[in-house]
Amino acid sequence: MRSFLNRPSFSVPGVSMEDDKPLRERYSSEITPEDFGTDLTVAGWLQDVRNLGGIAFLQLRDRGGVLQVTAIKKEMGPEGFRELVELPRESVITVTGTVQENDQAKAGFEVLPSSWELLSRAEVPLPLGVVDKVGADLDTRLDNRFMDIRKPEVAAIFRLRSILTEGLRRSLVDQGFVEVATPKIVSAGAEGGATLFKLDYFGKPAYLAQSPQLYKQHLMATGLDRVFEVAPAFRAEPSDTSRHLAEFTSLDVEQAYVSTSEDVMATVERMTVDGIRYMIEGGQELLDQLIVRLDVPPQPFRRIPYDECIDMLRGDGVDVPEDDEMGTEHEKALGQLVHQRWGEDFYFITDFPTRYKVGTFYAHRHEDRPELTGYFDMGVRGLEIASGGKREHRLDVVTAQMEEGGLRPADFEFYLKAFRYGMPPHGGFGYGIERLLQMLLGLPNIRETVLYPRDRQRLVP
RNA sequence: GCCCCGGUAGUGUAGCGGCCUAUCAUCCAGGCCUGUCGAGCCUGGGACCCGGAUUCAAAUUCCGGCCGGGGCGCCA
Repeated sequence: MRSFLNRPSFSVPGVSMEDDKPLRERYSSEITPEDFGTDLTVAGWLQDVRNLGGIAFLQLRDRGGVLQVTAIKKEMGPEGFRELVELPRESVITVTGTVQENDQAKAGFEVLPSSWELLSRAEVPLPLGVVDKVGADLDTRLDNRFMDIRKPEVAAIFRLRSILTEGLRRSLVDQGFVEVATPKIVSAGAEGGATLFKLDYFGKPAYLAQSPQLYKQHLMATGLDRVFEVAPAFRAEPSDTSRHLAEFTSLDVEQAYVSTSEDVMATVERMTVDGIRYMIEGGQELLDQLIVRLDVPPQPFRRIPYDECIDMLRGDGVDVPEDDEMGTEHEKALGQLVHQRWGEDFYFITDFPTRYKVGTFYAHRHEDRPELTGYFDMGVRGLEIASGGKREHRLDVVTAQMEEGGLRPADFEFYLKAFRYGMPPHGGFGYGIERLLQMLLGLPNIRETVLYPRDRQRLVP
């Protein structure tokens, strides 16, 4: 056995069995004209066999794509030929053979097998076809998610999600933010409203965190100054819609020494633009595969005060009842209106009225106009992607607003303590990565953006 | 939590009181084919969510349950 470092396949993504023969030397996408005429080992799923009798074309799929293995009966013998071409679809095999240039093959070459090995036989029938000519319901796909993700167009969503998340992270790091991790098992709910998942913590009542809100603000009293976190958030809201999950990925940001919410919006805007640009540049092929055309959104994102949004809607003939907060219908109409009027998809709704933020005790209210807060939403074509703003950092005011919202300051002692010994003014936001991806890729349901979505009914897989 | 809609072969569907021994496609099995690439052609296989009720007769109507889809509320 050669040492790990001397193994010739060290730099290629193959694994090796006892006899040290690599099971894969190349992904299908890595084979170039330089390989023509040489022997190579490839591996993957046998996605389809076209058996013409004396010759059979096998489609072997790996992460990089699909390549053709051409089996010829006369050369393999009737027995060997039969054994190979009768393997069930989606079985995993490794094939060693000569790479031969051939214009008749889609990739421009084919592999003529000299040896092959069955690594894993697939049962029949498949619970979900990977290359079948019929579709499947999302529910069926989720029940068989591992099969579903074998489809390149589904895998593309998750590869793009990875690139997008990386882009957002990079932007924040560039802007001087420190990535942190806060507890997901907590003793009390952060905010009013959303329902919490209760659990038993060594005999004490505890909850799954619905938001890192209290902790990221707490961190503003530490001197880290600028923090962010990408982590799951849990909401026991029995929401059954195409844009809600019981467990979603929340990108949370908090920054110290903000003077107005404009400082926070600047962070949101730059991060959003950087992230999307990064995804377009790094994932162009994947976007093409999904037939999605994306441009970096123009800056600056329009800032529209909440009250002006209401006026805009009414001016357009949308009925918005007096003293009633904008609902989903209004948000969608506003998204359309912004698009029609200015051709823009990204915008901020700013200066949320205080009366709709009563439970949000940490929201800062304008000094000169206490009926308005420094809170904003970032909307994308009518979908709320982010919300945040300038926080209230004065202990006495936070406490008063807590009581006003019907909460007991005593229950938030760990949080309030951080305000007692020097808390800089700060602000931040929560940002839904899945929702952004859903909008960018034009996906009908947010569950498409999550490998194993958790919703009201689904706990498995 | 509220309001609509739905559950038929492995998958996706048609049928919506008797023409149902349930349609079509895909899929699976077998057969033919040495250039397929949505392969083609021939033969065959496989299903009415569960429990009650109405009826001479229920996939079809009614009730309950379970499951799914959409919307609202709330939010990311």
